[in-house]
Order: sequence, then structure tokens, then C-alpha cells
Amino acid sequence: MRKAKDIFEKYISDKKLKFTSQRNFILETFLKEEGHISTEELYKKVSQKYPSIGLATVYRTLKLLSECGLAHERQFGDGQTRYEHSYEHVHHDHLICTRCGKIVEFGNADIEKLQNDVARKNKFKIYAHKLELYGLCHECVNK
Amino acid sequence: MRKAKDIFEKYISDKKLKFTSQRNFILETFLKEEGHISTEELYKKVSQKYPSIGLATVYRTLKLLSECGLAHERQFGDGQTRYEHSYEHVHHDHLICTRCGKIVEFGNADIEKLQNDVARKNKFKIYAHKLELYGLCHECVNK
DNA sequence: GTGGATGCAAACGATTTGCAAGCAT
DNA sequence: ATGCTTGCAAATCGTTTGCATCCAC
Repeated sequence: MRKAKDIFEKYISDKKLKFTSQRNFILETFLKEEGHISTEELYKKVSQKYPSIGLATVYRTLKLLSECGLAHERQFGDGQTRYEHSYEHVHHDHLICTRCGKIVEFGNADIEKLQNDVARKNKFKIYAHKLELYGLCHECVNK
Repeated sequence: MRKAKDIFEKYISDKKLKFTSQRNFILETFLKEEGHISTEELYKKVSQKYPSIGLATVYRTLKLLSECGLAHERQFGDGQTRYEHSYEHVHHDHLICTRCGKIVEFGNADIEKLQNDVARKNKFKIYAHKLELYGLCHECVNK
């Protein structure tokens, strides 16, 4: 698998953009995260080591990372866009407990296969999907 | 199946709220919609026949309709929350073309079954889900 | 009559944008 | 040298809220 940085650099040079130290550092910090991070949270982490960075730059960089497929946008209904990276991650979906907010990740190859069938039937070429199951987790059901 | 208005009225009286003409008219207008409507769009339709109505009331009423299960929130990534009603609708999911914005609805019982299996394994009690497939539709692939 | 509902405008939080200065190419 | 990028602050967008008035109960 190609290194995430290489993917990002290639995307940037293909688009005649520039690879800046800010973009590099935001990418590195983002890749260290394993969960679903909001722009604001990533900004806080980045600015601890790189205090001069601006929030707008984090927004702009996350958008670039989305465009080149290194980041995926998720909306869990709390009003903030969250991002997770797919680099060295297998794809997964989410079970969300609407009472305590717990999020459980799961992967299911059979569901993915059926999704592809649906796409084929409708002549869509799919490059991303989101599946979210909302409900109550074991602990919250019994409250 | 019970009438949507009855469901709404029961929910409202159970919560000791009041059934106003605004709430009634917003519900009626919403039920006529078959697609995914944003609050702003619904507000425009409602205010054509009921010009004194305020946008905030539409927001507040859609929230109530969500709570009682007559409306479902959807986020398609355009920054707006959209709503669709389940009344006399079978559940369906969405194929979204990220180039032209076309949205195709589909239903797939096998996927739903697998979702329930996943939920059971994780001891979740599911009451809602969202599945969105993002890609390019037939026309846009060939552009 | 009373407490919830309304319309309005102001407030809000997340995100975007305009701009002058800075830096990668 | 050119033009994309930056940080900042102001602007914007969708949504929420405070409040005086209104109305369903």
C-alpha cells in the first residue's frame, strides 16, 4: 500500500497546488488519530505543537484530504462534521447508541457485497458509502 | 395503519402540548411531499398559503414530527438537514450521485436482515438506520 | 385563566471567505 | 517572479433561542 503522504503529495502536485509544512503537519496529526475527529478537535491537537496554525487551514486541509480519499466525512447528528482516515484501516460502519452516545464499529462483507449488487442494478459506480444503525446499546436498553 | 394526524395528535396530547393550526398545516404540507425536503423548502411551501407562519415554527414542528416518528432526518452532505416522511412509505435507502446530485431510492430486504444480525451480535436494539451509497450515476460516469 | 406556542429578531455554532502578507514552485 | 497558501477577522449559513404576545386547553 502506498504511503498516505505520497498519495497526498501526488494529489497536490497533480492539481498544481503546493505541499506546505502546515498541510504536512495536519496530515501527520490526522493519521495518528484512530477515531472520528472533528475539525475543531484536530485543530486543538495540531496547534499544541504548531501554535501559529489557523483553524481555517485545518478546515481547508481536511477538505483536500477528503477529496483525495484519505479522509472520510461522517455526520453523527451532533451538528459537527467528523473525519476518519482509511489509511491502514479496513472499512467499517457504525452502531450508534442514541442514549449514551456510544459508537461501535463493525464490518460486514456480506452487506458490502449486497450494496455492490444494488449499485450494479442501478448502474452506479460507487466509491463510498455510509451505513449507520441507530438504537440502544445493551446497557441503555435496561435502564 | 393509523392516520398520520392521529399519531401526531396523540403524541402532542401525551406530552401535554397543544395542537395548533400551524402544526396542523405544516404536517399536512409535509405529508404531500414525496421527496427529501429541507426546512427552508417546506417553509416556502407552507408560507405560500399561510404567510404569517415563521421559519422557527417550521423548525420546531419538524423536530416534533421527528420525535414522534413521522419524519426522518437525513443529511446528504449539502449542509442542510432534509426530512422525509415514512407515512405510507416503505423504508428505503439512497444512492447518491456526487456529480449531478441525483438521488435514487432503493430497498433491499437482505441488507436489512444482515443489519439486524449485526445488531443482535452487538446486543443493540435498533430502531433506525441510514444507508447511503455515494458514487457516479450512469450518465455522469460517461462524462 | 394559564401555560404552552408563535413570530420576530437577535444569538449561535460550524464553516467559509476576502484580504494582505508569506512561501513553494 | 508567480500564484497558491496562510492566518486573521469578518461574513455566511443553517439552526436555535429569548421574549412579548397570542391562543388552545
